[in-house]
Amino acid sequence: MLKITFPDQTVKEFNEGITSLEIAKGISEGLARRCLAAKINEEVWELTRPIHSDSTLRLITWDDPEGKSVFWHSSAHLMAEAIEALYSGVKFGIGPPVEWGFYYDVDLGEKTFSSDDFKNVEDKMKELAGKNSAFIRKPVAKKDALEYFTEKGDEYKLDLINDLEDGTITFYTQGNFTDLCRGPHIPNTGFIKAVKLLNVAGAYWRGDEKRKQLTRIYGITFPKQGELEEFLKRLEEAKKRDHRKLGKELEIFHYSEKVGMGLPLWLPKGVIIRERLENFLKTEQRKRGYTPVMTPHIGKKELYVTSGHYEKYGKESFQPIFTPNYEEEYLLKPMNCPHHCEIFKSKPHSYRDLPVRLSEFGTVYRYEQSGELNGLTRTRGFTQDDAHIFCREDQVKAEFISVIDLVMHVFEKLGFSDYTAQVSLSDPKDRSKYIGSQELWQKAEQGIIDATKETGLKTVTVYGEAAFYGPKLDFMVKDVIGRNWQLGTIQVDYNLPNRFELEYTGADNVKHRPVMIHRAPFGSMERFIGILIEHCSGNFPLWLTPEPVVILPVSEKYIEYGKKVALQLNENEIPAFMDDKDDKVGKKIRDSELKKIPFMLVVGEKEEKDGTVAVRRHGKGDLGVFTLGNFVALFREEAVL
RNA sequence: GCCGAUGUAGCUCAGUUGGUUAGAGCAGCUGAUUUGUAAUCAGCAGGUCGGAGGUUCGAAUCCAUCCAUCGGCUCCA
Repeated sequence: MLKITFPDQTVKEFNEGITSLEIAKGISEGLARRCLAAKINEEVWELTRPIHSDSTLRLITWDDPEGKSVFWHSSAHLMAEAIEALYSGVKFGIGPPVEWGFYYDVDLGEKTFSSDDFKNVEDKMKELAGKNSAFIRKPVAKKDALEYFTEKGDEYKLDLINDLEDGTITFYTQGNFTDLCRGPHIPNTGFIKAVKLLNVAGAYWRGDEKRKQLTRIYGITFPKQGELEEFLKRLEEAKKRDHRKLGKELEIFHYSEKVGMGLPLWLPKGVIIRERLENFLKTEQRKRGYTPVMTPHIGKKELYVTSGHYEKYGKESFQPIFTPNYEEEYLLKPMNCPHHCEIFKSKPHSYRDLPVRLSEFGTVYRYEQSGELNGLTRTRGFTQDDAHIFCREDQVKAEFISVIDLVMHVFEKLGFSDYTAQVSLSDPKDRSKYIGSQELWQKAEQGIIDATKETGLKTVTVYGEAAFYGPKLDFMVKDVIGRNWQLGTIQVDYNLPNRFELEYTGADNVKHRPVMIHRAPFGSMERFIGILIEHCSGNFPLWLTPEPVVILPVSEKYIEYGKKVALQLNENEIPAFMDDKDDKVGKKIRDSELKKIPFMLVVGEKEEKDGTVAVRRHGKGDLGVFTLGNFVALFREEAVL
């Protein structure tokens, strides 16, 4: 007999070798039908795997994230089975579940796979799913595993098996398809009722640019057709919020092939948003002891040779600009920090001066790979809300706390609550790639960890993700199609102070090297605004909205009164303009709604007579008649930061 | 940069197996209308069909190439 502990802590006894499926059936048939897997001692197992020791058990259904993972992982196998059945000589790489669905990397030989082939594969998958083939787990010896895939001629699986330890290898078979797999899987393919392939892409084997590129096929499946439809509907909705679409519609930015790819042109309304964000941050930074500086867009090549950026990125970047004096070379600045280091060096510093916090909205240029460019989220010219803090080692933690506080404040004011804060630390196994003494790193990493604790920031810690020059803390936010982007960033740097030989005089009258902290709450104005557009679907917080109020005269006769209203609002620092086109109000309202203008003020005979406005709110409709004073109050109440 | 897809008017799209002067709606302009909470009517104008080539009697349509965009991969100081 063995003891099984359930999530509610009740313990029951079962015969040795019982499966989770049998236990589920014992509870209820309905539950057993919904179960996809079971969590045995915190490890996900398939339902049919016999249990041989005392264990905790949690049954997993579609409603659990683990359930979806198992479901989609099994779906990847189903897709592989379908592809193998349709196209001969296919070799398989890896086929994991992802956040929404799954993919499989396949080598189709000469065949090119495109979205035209989706239907074929989908139909085959549905056909095979209908066979209700069980997923059968089978442990195999490494020797046998190698033999199987040698015979099949699949070098990718052999590559994978070679990295595995004998005794840990399992195969899974469903129908005619056998795959190397850790598992677990759903009981049988019949659970998969709805199938949709999403896209194809090239993907290098093992993510290595030098190896062969395989075809990555993305798909998603559901246990019910209705859920697939809901998913596709949500995808459609998300596309409507895409900042590239809204950026065009709301006239925020524009790209011109003539100007160059990745070089956004900011339109008047975009500039209003951007300037307001800049002013907001400038005010916050003034409160927190930052000193604004300004530096030019180019700098001598030697500057970046000193900083080390030229050596690391020179070849893949914009090439130098030459002057009439042949030997002089200048580079478009890829970073602001070298310039700021020179500002720090412009005068001697005492330990009493520190920290020195130099801030600049600095525009930088980086030659990003063409395939990486994306709307405002990845550009070749962008403006960082940059600052560099030069401080003593003992000040690192306090400065970190202050910066975290600033970033959190900024995010909160802009309604970003759904972000991930990622602490990137050094790889404890390989210290060779990092610059700076281990002692310094330890202090800095501990400082970051303590700082996040003290500020109550919830973080994810990743080892080995630190920059070569120091550990960092990044704030990541997802875009509308689920891609993660780094917005705010805080990075400790031991490299540049050395390279630029920065120093200050300590209390001991000896020269010391300061520590440098790079930080940018928005990250880049371009990317931040891009994500912000998606986040609010183009309905910006009122204080950021370029055109918050439009006055809509019912006819030409009331244009004069409309002008008066606009003037009075402007005097109250409320930007308002009038739609004086020769259209009916219905049309003007429609236009204004599509432009997502928050407040529409309809003025006609009644309003002119009473000195009022009829207020309509975007997305909400008619709010009724307001005196001008009341409207100003209503507006101000919402527009406060 | 790599793999796949896409590119027709300012925007959203149509254009049959290659066949005369390439279509529509919205936006724009002109005129009529003077309008009360999501599209008033009419007229006009707008395109070397992403670029430069090739095949053909004939190309938006077929081919190769380049550019840009989209989805990934790789990269991201």
